[in-house]
Amino acid sequence: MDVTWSVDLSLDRGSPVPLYFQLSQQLESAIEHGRLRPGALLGNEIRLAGRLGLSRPTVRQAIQNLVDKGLLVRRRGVGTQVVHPRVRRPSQLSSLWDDLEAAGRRPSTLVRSLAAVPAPPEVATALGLADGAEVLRLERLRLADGEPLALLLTYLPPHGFRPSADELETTGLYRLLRTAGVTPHSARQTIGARAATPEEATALTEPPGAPLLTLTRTAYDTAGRAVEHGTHACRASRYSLDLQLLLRP
Amino acid sequence: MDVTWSVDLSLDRGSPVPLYFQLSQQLESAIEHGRLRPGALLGNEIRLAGRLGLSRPTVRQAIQNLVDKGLLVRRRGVGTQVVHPRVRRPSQLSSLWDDLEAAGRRPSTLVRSLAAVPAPPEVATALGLADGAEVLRLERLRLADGEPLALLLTYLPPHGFRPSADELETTGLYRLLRTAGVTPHSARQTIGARAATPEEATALTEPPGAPLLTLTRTAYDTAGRAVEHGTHACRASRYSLDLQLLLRP
DNA sequence: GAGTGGTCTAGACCACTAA
DNA sequence: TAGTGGTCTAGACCACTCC
Repeated sequence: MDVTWSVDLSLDRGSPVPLYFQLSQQLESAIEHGRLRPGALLGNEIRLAGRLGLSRPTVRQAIQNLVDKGLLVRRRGVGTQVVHPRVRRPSQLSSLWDDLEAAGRRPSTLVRSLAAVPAPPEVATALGLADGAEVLRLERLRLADGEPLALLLTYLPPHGFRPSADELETTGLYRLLRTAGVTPHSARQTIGARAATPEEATALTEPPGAPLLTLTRTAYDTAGRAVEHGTHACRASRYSLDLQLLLRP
Repeated sequence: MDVTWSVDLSLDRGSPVPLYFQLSQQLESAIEHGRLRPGALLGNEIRLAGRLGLSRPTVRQAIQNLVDKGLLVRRRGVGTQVVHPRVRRPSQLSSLWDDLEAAGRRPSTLVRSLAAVPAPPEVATALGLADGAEVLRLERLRLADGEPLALLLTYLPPHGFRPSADELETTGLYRLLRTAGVTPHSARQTIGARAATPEEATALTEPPGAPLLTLTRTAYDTAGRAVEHGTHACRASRYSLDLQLLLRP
């Protein structure tokens, strides 16, 4: 049973937005708003293409898009089906700042220190620099709705880019890096836990020895240059990480 | 400068393996083995297609594959470039069992309890069952090289599938589920930290109050039925989670 | 046997980048 | 201006699933 007949799909060939993307967005919105119900069969790619005046590859590209997002499943000999909506949300582990904003909480940042220092050995290794090379050391306290959430210790290699404390308190670091022409491509992240040191406990208003969730991340650009290395120490009592996984066999 | 000329790319049209996949694998292996160096330009999709006797869309599909894996970057007007190899490894967060095996450690499992019980409220909610519905409760101790690593508490809805303690001690749970025809499609996971309870501390040979890394996961099939819900409590001193992220703007 | 997605071809025009 | 990837077309045959 073909369900897409009941959905209003309209394409604008004059738009600079690619046709496959327009279709992909409209299908996604239809799923999101329940106009395409979970389990519904999308029906024949070829008929769909014919109805929309598109070629089949274009329609396939749109569908593949949503399959990659986990909204649709294709089964050969059966059809394309809407996945049950139990699972949604960005599957990305984006920046802490953006996560908080998206969650409707009011993030803020306090810059505790910002200085050029010689890189400690472990940092030099992570950034691919010579031992003791000069790096920018940045220590921030991240708050949500005025309540301390995490201590962020960040090291930046010399980009020629030197953010001010002011900028750092009004925007996320990644956004600043991007506007400075530094675009991270991939990152390696280690998630662990440990007990808070006395200093950390004080800064985070936790009892000494409280469990912290730690995220240590190194980000790279496409040339393989390290762009950032840092550790987030989060109050486990106030913060947890939500991940969405697609399990592909 | 086109680098692919120096790489031996041979396709077998008689093979059941799709051509785009053959090409994709050979390029990946060439990158992995350094025959295609980081930063190298792959050069013109059309010439590459011509040389291999393929059509351009087929070549594009192969390349897109590697772009999605983060091994290549495309830039319009410039070309397709090999990303620096700083970052590799499966970007999936797979099963704990497989992760350990891949890391060359010897995983083992001790089943501490396995019984049908009425679902606690929180579990019933997560699994989408009525309060008090019967579920399979499974408590395991995961070890690596004989050393306790994590306590795994798992709840399974009634699949008609009832694993034996024996099977559970020799294989990972997900592998068992799959052979029973239950195929997870996506999962939602929450990562946090907390202090160990006295019982947990004993089982994990940690001091009481030691920090634990906790992973709470609910997995769903394509129909949106919950397939599994459970919590892993890992010794933070012995275990951390490695993630590989691709940052797409 | 009928219907589905999976793969593949041989073209075309456009937008962007760099020299 | 020349070269690149981005998008799009109109077909084709195959493998698989279900009836």
